[in-house]
Amino acid sequence: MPELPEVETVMRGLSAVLEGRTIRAASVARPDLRWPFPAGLAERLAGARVGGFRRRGKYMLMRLSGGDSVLIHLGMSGRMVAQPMDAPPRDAPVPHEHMALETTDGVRVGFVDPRRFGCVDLVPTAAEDGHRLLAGLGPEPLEPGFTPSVLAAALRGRRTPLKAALLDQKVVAGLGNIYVSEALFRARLSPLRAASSVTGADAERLVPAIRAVLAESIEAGGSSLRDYVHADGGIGFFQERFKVYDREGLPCDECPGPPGCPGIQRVVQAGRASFHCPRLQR
DNA sequence: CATTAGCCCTGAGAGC
DNA sequence: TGCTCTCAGGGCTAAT
Repeated sequence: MPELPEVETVMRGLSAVLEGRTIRAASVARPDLRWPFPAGLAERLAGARVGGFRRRGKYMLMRLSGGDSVLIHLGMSGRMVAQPMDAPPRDAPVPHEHMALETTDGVRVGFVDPRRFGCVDLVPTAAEDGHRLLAGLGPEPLEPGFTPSVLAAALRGRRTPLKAALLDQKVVAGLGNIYVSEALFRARLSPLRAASSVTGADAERLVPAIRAVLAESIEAGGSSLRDYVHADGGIGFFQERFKVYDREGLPCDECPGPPGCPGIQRVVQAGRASFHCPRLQR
């Protein structure tokens, strides 16, 4: 589900209610999600003070006093639900809530993930980037190290379609199916192109397009389609600004007319839907 | 090494 | 209304 802007937004929401607070208690409701929960997770959380948060690609890291960081991935359907503990009591357990913690100042945060594609792990804070799930990630698209030449180098020699290459977290960290389509539209590049053909001026357009679409989405609170909500239950609004994603057959609003846009096309690449304007994107 | 297919799950929506 | 089918924002692993 969540791509970089959604993870960033959730993380900011968690930071607001957890940073500097002390965890009074934690509970784990099942042994595993994608992988087993780390041994002693609830015990390691209990009593710890929450330091800062950090995002790496689609992963969140919550630093604890004591030297551990909690690594969280929301998978496709994961959400973090923060509520005051004096909220009206529920008459039934929250469905698919697999983990929860409570702070000493009365906030309860649950990790809810129906599809269970998410994961939670512990990693020493001093060695976060060495974790097996983070070690291979490509550059952060919103940081200065993500430059046209870095991107072109990552795409060099790859005969796979550009769309599939940008979904590869080793090329750039944090893009998913929505934002790849949207960034390619902004850069006027076809998702069908060979990745290796993106050099020079194409890469010079693609990097700022990726940056802009991610930054604008964060600004809008992310995109709320099926499952995604903020930690406080609020929703994002960037879906209202999609130019191509899930708009098959509709005209794009940037083709010059008349006659205007021939219609946004949906194609399946590597098992995932891609959306593009065949006239503007080459 | 690069690339693809299969798979892990549940739920929402479409079509009948 | 209720059934069945398809698809969904991800990413690992095994096979090619």
